[in-house]
Amino acid sequence: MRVSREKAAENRERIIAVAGTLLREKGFDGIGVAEIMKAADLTHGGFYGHFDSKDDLAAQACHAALAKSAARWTEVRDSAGDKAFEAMIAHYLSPRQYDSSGRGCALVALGAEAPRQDKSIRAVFRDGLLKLIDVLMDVLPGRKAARRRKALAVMAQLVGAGVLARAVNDAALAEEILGATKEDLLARS
Amino acid sequence: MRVSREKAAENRERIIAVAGTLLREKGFDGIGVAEIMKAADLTHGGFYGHFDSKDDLAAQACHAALAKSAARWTEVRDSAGDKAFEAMIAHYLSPRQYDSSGRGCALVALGAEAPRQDKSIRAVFRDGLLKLIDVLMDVLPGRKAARRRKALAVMAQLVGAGVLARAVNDAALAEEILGATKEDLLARS
DNA sequence: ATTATCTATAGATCTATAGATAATGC
DNA sequence: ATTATCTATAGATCTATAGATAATGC
Repeated sequence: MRVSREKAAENRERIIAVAGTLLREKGFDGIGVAEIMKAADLTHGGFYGHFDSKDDLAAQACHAALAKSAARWTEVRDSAGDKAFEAMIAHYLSPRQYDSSGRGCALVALGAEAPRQDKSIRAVFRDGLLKLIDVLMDVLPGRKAARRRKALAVMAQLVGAGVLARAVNDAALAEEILGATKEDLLARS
Repeated sequence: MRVSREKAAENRERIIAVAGTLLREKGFDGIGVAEIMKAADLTHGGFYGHFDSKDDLAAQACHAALAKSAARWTEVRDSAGDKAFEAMIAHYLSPRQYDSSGRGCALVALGAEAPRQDKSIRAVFRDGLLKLIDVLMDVLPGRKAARRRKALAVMAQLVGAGVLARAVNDAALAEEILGATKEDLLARS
């Protein structure tokens, strides 16, 4: 049964949103096209009217997820006054990051798999990281080059803390990792 | 054609070593039992005489890879005199970490996928991280609790740098990430 | 008439197992 | 006789496509 042009565009956005969550939860190879479409209340076969391939969807879903993360981080930054750095760290290291709910940063959930994916997906991760670095640079002191270097180092620590907190599968140890990382970052801000 | 008991044990170790490399290169779902056995110069069907399942092999291969990383890091630490911390950082952040050759730290290559894997594999990653933390704690100053917290924060930064360097698929940016992380870590040692 | 979605399926995986083979080791 | 390995295959995926269906929009 055909739907309106407008409804089809909505369906497309819903597929991208649902895929963004399911990919972060289950990994690039842990979720199939059929299951993504089912979660979007559509059938398997309809998928290829919206996307060229699974890789095409994955690239668009990762782009959307990273863009949303950057936008939220920008909001946190701009509404925290002179405690912007502290607020951004606390936001990034919140439990949402390791609860495997598919809502955390895509760099944490999927970054390690990116090099094994299609070229278009790898480009999305590169651009997504640079966007997050831009948001973070603004709250760091010093000249531009120094701010960028510092932002890359801080971003590495944030992403690593998320990866390790998820990897250990132990809530107490995960909290310890996130707490130790937060303390370490704030001690030198 | 049957081989000797000794040769069979060698074959088993070779499967584990080959799997450790291929899993880090291609991810848990990117490599199959048949291809692992072929890389070990054995046939697909022989696999199940050595291991209960693919997960069983994956757990053993990750354990071996993490144990080897910890052993190498211990060697670096013990042969670097009073520059132990600097030497360990430089060793961990060497280009081998992001060249996707299957020889880097399993936490970087597979840590983000660990929460989606079998319970036995998750336990291996938890224990592997704690072992690396133990090796790192010894070169940090302060009381035991403070050294552990600092070691967790440093480990997060090292792992995150590796993940990001691999994810961006851009040699220049990868070098920039590793360089910025190294500088940041050494500036406060 | 066009087209968004659906049903059904081809073709290519992948894990695991069954049964055969042939060399070891009691 | 035992057993490490081999060949062959069952059964369950997964991506992508072909052709049918039915509601939209000219």
